[in-house]
Amino acid sequence: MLYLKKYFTEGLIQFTILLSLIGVRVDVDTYLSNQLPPLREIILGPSSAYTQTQFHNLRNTLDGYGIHPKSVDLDQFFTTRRLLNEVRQLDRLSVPSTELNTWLVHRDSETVVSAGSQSNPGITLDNGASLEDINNIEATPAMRGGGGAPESTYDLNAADSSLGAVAPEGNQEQSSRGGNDDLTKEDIDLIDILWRQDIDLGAGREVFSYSNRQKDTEEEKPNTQHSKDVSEEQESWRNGINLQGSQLVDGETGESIPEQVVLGSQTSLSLQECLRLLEATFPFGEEAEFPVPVSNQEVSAPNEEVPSTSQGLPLAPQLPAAEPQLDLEQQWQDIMAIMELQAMEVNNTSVQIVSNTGSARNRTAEPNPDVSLHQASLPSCSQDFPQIFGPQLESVSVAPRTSLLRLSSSNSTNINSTFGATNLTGVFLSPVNSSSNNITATPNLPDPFTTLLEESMLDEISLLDLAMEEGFSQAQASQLEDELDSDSGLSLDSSHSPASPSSSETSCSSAASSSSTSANFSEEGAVGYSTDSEVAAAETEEGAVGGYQPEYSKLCRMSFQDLSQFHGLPQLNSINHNHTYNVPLSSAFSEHPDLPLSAGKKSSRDKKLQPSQDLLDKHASRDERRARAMKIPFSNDKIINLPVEEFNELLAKHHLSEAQLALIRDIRRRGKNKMAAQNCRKRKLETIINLEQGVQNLRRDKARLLKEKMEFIRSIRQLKQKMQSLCQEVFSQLRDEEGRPYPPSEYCLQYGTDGSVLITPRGGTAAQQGRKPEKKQKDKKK
DNA sequence: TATAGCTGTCATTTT
DNA sequence: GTAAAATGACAGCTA
Repeated sequence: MLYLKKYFTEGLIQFTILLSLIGVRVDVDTYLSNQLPPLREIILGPSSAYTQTQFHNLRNTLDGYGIHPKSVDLDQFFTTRRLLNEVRQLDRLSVPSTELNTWLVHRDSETVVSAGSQSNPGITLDNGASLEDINNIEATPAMRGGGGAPESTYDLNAADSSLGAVAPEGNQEQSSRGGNDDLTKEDIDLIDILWRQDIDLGAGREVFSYSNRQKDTEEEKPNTQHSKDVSEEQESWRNGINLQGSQLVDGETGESIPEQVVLGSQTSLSLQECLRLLEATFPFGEEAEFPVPVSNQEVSAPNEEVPSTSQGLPLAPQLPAAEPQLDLEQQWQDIMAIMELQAMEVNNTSVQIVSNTGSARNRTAEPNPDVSLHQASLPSCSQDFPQIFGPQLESVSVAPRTSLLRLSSSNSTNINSTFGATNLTGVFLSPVNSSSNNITATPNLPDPFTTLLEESMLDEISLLDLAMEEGFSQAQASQLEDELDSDSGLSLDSSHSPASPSSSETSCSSAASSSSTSANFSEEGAVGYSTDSEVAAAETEEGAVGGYQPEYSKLCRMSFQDLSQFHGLPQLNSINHNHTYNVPLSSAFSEHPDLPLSAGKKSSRDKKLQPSQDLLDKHASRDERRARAMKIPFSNDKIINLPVEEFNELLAKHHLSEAQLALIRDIRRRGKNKMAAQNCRKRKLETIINLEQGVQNLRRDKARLLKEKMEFIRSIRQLKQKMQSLCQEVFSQLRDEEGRPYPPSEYCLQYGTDGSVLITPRGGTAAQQGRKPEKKQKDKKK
């Protein structure tokens, strides 16, 4: 828990500081609504962010340039990595341990001892203690209750009470505030000092309605120091950053921060010590009053509607996984990148993912799913967003978030295996679950974002399923494409000349001898009637009869376009036809009838010569038979494939009748058209295959984009959680002059462009008034 | 026998 | 304008 508290607080601080440094007034409402429309879309607008088009737009917008279609993968990949790294760096900023340790020394003397953390009497926070060491230490009960047990990792009661003095029930107020009720005069003075700083910044003193100011003289001291020159102020900004971080970390870990120490139950420190602490903590003066850069009025509107805010810190339970989460997140990012690359290579990975997604989906329905890392990545923008500043909504969101986290486990199973025994579920969800358990009024509200996200994931899963079902890897597709390209269309090999089919047909037809064939000729009436004797004579003349076998018909039809190329396409497996595209086999012996055939075939022919001839005639093309019947002196191969000039010369050489010439021209026309049809069909097939591959590529791209989208959403959600946690911490530690907490439902933090953080009433105009803090309704006590 | 797929062919369009 | 190529449509054949 301490982990996560520190993690989120630091991240939130760093994030806000970063925004401030770049000159962005951290009005989160404005920021989310105006500054980064894409982020806003992701956070606020599932309707827009979850449309594929919008996501592309998001990506393009983030890139700042249009994506060329041909460079989508690389461009997108690098862009995504860059953006993710940038986002990661936001929470990579570390608070210098020295600063923190220095502060912890103070705390050690104050809180650990005086606050009565009896549970850990032996714990000492020396300078050598690291953050994690501190985090491992159970916090003082006064601040956070028992931090050990997961169920009570965060003392929600205490948290609620500390923050939730505004709760209408107000039952917890007494118990929570504990020592805060014991505000001493010094405490009030210190508050006065703090507010005095705001006054110096321009806030009217009348704004502060508290009455017990009695030590104005002591106020001058910090004011004098804080009213240094501007350059020093800028320098103090850095110190402020560090000290803020240290301070907040301290507060997050449960140890008291200066205000808390002084204003709360601390009586062991003198006012001088408190002032010294303040100086050390807020060296930059007025801006340091509320170092937590959180502000939101719009989001907190629900708080006003529901005054009975749950002031607990539901996010805090997630803190124990902070450090591990960072590492695991990094690993996850790396693995995601690897998976992306793998997905671009082979579908095996996708298949594995699919199988895993199935199990993950099953696990989603389990009451205690073994949630993996990716599950934790699923955010609920529509719900998380109000969570940031709507404390009462946190309780509402906890359970949905848990369910959300389970949703995105699609790709995580193998990741879990990668991480070995690391139970990411426990890392992410256990605290959340514990938190949700503590929060009673936590209905599982339907989350539209969850629904959309689930749909997206299911869509992705379905896509992966489809990819798996297709069993068509990209490598195979590429290979196939290459092969098809090399063999496609008109670029026919000379050895496989288009003349071949004709020659084969010619040779085949040379064996044809049957009256039926002659009758067939007569039926067509193309070239007149031919008797059997004529056909036989023609066969003898052409000499193409020899060696023909019935099997040859099939051999002739064996296309050099090896369909084995399509074995990778299951949808084509059923196609076992032998397309006689440009088969050259027959030309060899059609032009050279003396060529011997295989012995087996020869014996077969000797055995059944007449039936062979019938079959030969049967398989011979009509044009071949007609040519033989018409005693065409050259093969159909020549007729079809000779160039026009040579073809005309060939015709000129021979004295041919008109019938013969007509037949020859018809043979040429039909033969060319036949090849053209074959090529056309082949092109069609190629086109279909290419389209299928394109669809597959698009599916992969979509799956990859969905993964990237998940990463973005997760990053945003983490940042929101950090901000939320930090905001809660701030409000839990803020006290008015009377020691009463500021109800987050009534106040919000306003972050100025100069880095100042002000607390302003919700709905007030303090945001437009700059740094002048307004403290209204401080007396309101619920 | 019905059906799907392949193949050849024709008519037409495109190059 | 012609030849070649491409393509849609149709019919025949085969499994």
